[in-house]
Amino acid sequence: MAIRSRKASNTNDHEKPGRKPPIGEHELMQAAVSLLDGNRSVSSLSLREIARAANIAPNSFYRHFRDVDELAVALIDQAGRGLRGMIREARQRLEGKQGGVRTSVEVFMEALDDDSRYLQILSREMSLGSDAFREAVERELTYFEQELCDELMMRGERFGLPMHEPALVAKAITRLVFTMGASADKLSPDARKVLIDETAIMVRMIIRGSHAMAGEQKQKPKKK
Amino acid sequence: MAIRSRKASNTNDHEKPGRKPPIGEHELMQAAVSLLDGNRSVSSLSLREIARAANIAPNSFYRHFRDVDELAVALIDQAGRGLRGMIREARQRLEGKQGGVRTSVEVFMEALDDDSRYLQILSREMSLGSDAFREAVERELTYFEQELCDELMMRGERFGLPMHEPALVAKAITRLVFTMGASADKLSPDARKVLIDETAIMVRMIIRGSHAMAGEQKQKPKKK
DNA sequence: CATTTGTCAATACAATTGTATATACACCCG
DNA sequence: CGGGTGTATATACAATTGTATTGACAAATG
Repeated sequence: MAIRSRKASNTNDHEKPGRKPPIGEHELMQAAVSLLDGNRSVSSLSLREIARAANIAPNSFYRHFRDVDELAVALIDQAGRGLRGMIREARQRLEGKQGGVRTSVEVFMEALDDDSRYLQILSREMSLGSDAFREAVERELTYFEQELCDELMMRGERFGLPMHEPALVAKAITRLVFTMGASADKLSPDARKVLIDETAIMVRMIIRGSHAMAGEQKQKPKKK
Repeated sequence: MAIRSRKASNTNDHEKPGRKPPIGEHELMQAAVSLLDGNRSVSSLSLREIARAANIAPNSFYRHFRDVDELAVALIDQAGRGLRGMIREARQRLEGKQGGVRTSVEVFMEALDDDSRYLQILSREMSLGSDAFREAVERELTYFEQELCDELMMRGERFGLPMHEPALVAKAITRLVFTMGASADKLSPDARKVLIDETAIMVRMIIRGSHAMAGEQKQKPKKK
């Protein structure tokens, strides 16, 4: 939790040597995001570096976050929220279309293609940083799995295609898409396209497999 | 000063301010590995830190590697080789057993369970560090995919079960297993077991899906 | 008005970083 | 023996780090 700022509106823009208008946590987070272009991870950013990018004194950082880690967690939350929002939106837009399993894939892929920065942040810090850090990522991933699982079950029910362990299907798809997507942003646009197609095929394989296993399980209940 | 044989003088343990026996790159890499317990990534290690862990002077580091990044690449290569070796060994041991798709899963999982440190290194640096860095990881992952693809095709041929896009199947399985395995080492042993079972189911889904899609494709060639 | 409070900057400090330079051995070759 | 060559160390230095202290200024509050 950050210390609340954002008080009155300060229209004074004069760049006098003295004061600067207050800065919110949002600007700080944006500054941090602007830093992690390319290869860097959020936890590799230094407090002074972020402060520099945000044009504030190093110590002013503490007015908003206690740590860089705290900022990172906030950033992860924001990335997760943003990504989920984009996916929901894409899903609504594609709702009219039919296409069975294909829709889910396209939804994911479109969000992936749209703003890979969010996805990058999440997937980069999956296995990195402090504990609170990875817990935040895990939390966001779980949200994704939840929503995806709901949709998968809904579709399965509607089309009469039962799934084997839909929760696992959602988990597998989520992890796979995140992993694939993480390696997408430094690719050329056409290579990206290829990777997206590949990922779509993979996702379809998983879904087809779960259907097949569900059918088989119904025919002959496993010996254990 | 009397001339002393280097072998004979090697047992001199006196902590005189003088000399220390030479150190190989292997020891340095081991020291680096010992540092990245828990959350740290290889690229977050400092040269001095590694030197400290290896009991050498900071500058001696340069005798063996030009960078920390260079050490990291060497470490990635070693991890990949070690992991592939373990998998080959496990595969040989399981060759007699039958079990269709299950064998591949078990082989992967056994190697995962055996020494997750290697896997940790590889999966942690997938989307991190310098370019040469990630290229090294990518290279090792490709090796895995290659071997897995070969085995998958062999099995498919032997059992008369054709696969849809075996290369993609191998890629999906590899990425998925690495991702899942990366989040396994900080779990309790029983939670680990659960995760391994889950991963096995996921892998089976992929394989079943690829079989299903191959069969479907044969029946009715896609409309596009 | 005076006072408090919240947000910033400036300075400073100890720690740690990567690396440059110089030096002390141990060895190999002549 | 004497002189490279290679590997280690010690010292040093400039940069950069996180943070403590202090104070300036604006807005809110009395």
